[in-house]
Parts: sequence; C-alpha cells; structure tokens
Amino acid sequence: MHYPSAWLQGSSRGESIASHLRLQIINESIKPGEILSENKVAELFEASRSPVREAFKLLAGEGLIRLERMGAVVVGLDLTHIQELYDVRYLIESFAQQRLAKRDNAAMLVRLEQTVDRMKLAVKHGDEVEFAFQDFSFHEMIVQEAGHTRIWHLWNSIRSIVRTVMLLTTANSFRQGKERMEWVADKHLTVIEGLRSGNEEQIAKIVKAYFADSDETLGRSLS
Amino acid sequence: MHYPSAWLQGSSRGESIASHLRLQIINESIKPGEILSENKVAELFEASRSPVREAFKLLAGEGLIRLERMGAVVVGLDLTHIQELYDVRYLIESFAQQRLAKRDNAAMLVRLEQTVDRMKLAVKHGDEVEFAFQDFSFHEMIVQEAGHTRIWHLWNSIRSIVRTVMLLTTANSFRQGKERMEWVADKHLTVIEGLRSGNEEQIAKIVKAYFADSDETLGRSLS
DNA sequence: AAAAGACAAGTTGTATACAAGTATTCAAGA
DNA sequence: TCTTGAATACTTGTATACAACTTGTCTTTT
Repeated sequence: MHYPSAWLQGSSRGESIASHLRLQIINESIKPGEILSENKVAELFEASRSPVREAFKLLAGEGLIRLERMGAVVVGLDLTHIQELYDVRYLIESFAQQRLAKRDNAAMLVRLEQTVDRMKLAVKHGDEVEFAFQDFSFHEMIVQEAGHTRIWHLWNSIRSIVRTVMLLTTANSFRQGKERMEWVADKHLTVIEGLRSGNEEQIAKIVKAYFADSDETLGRSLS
Repeated sequence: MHYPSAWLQGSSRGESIASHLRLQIINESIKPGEILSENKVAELFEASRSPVREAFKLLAGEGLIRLERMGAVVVGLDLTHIQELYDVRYLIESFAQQRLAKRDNAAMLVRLEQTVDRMKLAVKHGDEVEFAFQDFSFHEMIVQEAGHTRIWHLWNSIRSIVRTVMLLTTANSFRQGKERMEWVADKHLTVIEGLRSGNEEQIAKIVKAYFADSDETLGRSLS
C-alpha cells in the first residue's frame, strides 16, 4: 500500500518523505524499536539529508518516532495509541461542535451534505482512497469552521496521523461490504442533523455516540 | 526582557533561537505582520540558516508565524489568542485530572506540594522566573502523570508557548504585590485537594474554577 | 506618458561539507 | 577467558553552496 500521490500536491520533499514513512510506521511495515538514521533514509528515498531531517522533525512532533543522540527510534502506533487518538479527536470535535451550536451554519451544512454525497459515490465506485479523503474532509471542515485558532492548531498536530489512520481503517472497512460503508456514511448524516438542531445537549449526545461507534468499528477492523 | 538561559539547557541552537523569537513575538517586540527572512535572522543571531530554519518550523508549528513563499509572516498572540490558549489548557488539564481521579496519586501529590512550596519560596525571594518555572512544572506534572500518550503530545504542542506566556504574565503579576502571588500559589493547593479527594465532580468544579480565575488574572495583568 | 518586458536582488528548498561526539569492534594483556 | 583501551566507522548539528522561483525595479518601446 502506497500513500496516495494526489495527497502530496504542493508539499515539499520533506513532507512527502514524512508521509511515506508515516504510512509505513502505522502500517507496521516499519516496526516499533527499529532505528532510522538520516543517511540511510536519505539513500532510500534518493534525497539528501535536509528533507529527511525535516521529515524526522515532523514525525517526532507527531510522536511516531523519538529523536535520540544516535538514530531515531520508531515508536509506532499500536491499538492503544489509536484509541487514545480517538479520545483526542473526540475532545477536539466535541469542543468544535459545541462552539458551532450557537451559530448559523447553513452554508457549512450544505457543504457537509455534499461531502457525504461524495462519500456515498465513493462507496458505489469502490474507491477507498476517495472515501477516506471525504471522511477526513468532513471532520476537518467542522474543526475549521469552529473558528478557534488554538483548537485548529491542535487539530493540525494530529491531522496527518488522522488522515493516514483513516486511509488504513477505511481500506479495512471496505472489505466488510458496501452496506457497512453506507452505514458509515449515514452516521455522518446524524452529525449534520445534530448541528442543524443547534441543541447543545443533543449535539453532545450525537458526537459521543459517533465516536463510540468509531471505536467499535476500529476494534472490528483490526481484529 | 530576555529568555532565561537556564531554560535552554540541552537545547540545540535552533530551539534556542526559537525560544528567543517566541518571547519577542509574544512580547510584541516583534509585531504581527512583520516579515522575517531566514538570512536576516541568521545574521542577527550570528548563526547559519540551518538552525534558523529549524526555529521557523517550530514557531510555525506553534502558529506564531506563517511560512510563505517569500518570508515568514509574524502572526503573534493577541489577547484573544491567549484566551484561546487557556481554553485549550482547560480542555487538556481537565481531561488529565479526570483520568487521575481513578488512581492512587500519593507520590505525585507529594511532588505537587513540594512544587507549591517552591513557588512560595520564589515569592519570598521575589524570583519571578523561578515562580513561573514551578508554576509551569506543576501543570506539566499533572498532564504527564495522566499517562495518556496523545494528550501528552497535545500538551507538547503548546508547551513552549505556555511556558513563555507564564513567564510574561508572572512578571506582570509580581507587580501586584506578594499577597497576590501567595494567593496564586494557594490556588494550586485547591487543585491538590481536589486530586486527593478522588471525586470526579469535585475535581471538575475545581479545575473549572481554577481556569476561570486564571482568565480573570490574565485580563488584570494585561490591562 | 503608459505599458510591457528584461534584469537584478532576494527568497526558499535541497545538496554537500565539516566538526564534534558516540557506539562498536577488535586486539592486546592480565 | 575476561577486561581494557584504542581505533574506526557512523551519528547528529551546523555551515556553506547551488538551483529554481518570486518580486520589484528600471529601461525600452509604443
């Protein structure tokens, strides 16, 4: 499995290398405990140390590797870590949605619906990568629209990992059939309904249910 | 005002430059809208572009500057942004404390009490920098002890900013007299009491009160 | 006078070079 | 056989070099 090249548009060599390594680490093609050196990785990607160094800094900031005196130690993302990632996503997204509850979201809701439509289209075409992309966009849009600088930066700090995890789990979920994916897409409609209601308690309930389901989906896709 | 050199122990030239720039940006010695170029900053710090580049990446990740094609644009931290920072701190810390509620925290509580003692000693000696350091350590300890990898990384992503903001606001608060600082130190004791009780609702109430107070302190120190 | 185009200065992204420090290995001696 | 020590190879952090691109200015042309 390769990182979708379309997702690398406009990114530097360093970010590109980071994306490939990130996928392989989460993928466990590169295993926890392994030691990466700037020189070896540079040779592997046929690049110089500069962009590799940038990639290492990015991955270290995401906690996927740990920079030490002699080599970068791969930390990896086991199931526990992924569940922790969902904890954080829940924290960020419920904050964002509570903030949106008070506003007029008409324009955003239209775009969210369009996104869900694209998800369903992706199911029809059997296009996993497109589905993952739209799923990601859906959640990112909510966080962005909340208009909270710091929350947005928190999201940015896990953005790449979330995108990659979504790519992998979506690929797994697709193997459970199209009905399952339809169900996943429909789950997003409940979120839209919540936001449309503008009722804070109802939104809280829906977001909670959403991530409880996601957690269950996660367990299912990795067993 | 300079960044305390003791806080730079073990950090690379790049992190060091980042710390100095960070202080000046939050300080508004460097104003929003200004454009920094790698070459000029390198010359200023008598370093090469490599560490400056690293510093820019760090500051961009923290949202203090925005990397563009031609130069880095200073974003800065106005009062609104700082309040947003407190929102995030509240989010992180209440999550961490809720997690701690279920555990046995005897050892940690001792260390927290020691930290508060050091804060009071710092007040006695009129040592602002030491106070800020202990205050910072207090909150970092709580997040770390929660033992949640992802929350820890969220904290890491705002760590440097929080530290610097604390340094500046503490310096301001000191001008309001020692009684005020004693009061700030005592506030931390209520947090310890909460954690000792192990009661989730009580903890929630205390953390909420703590950050409400901090927000008020913030307004006071910047007006 | 105004517009268009070429040129010059400055910027980043990447590659390479160098220096300081660390781990490993291998050999020699107890 | 085990320990000790020196040498070697490899690591990162920083400095410098180069290429591609952007921007603003100045000249030339209409």
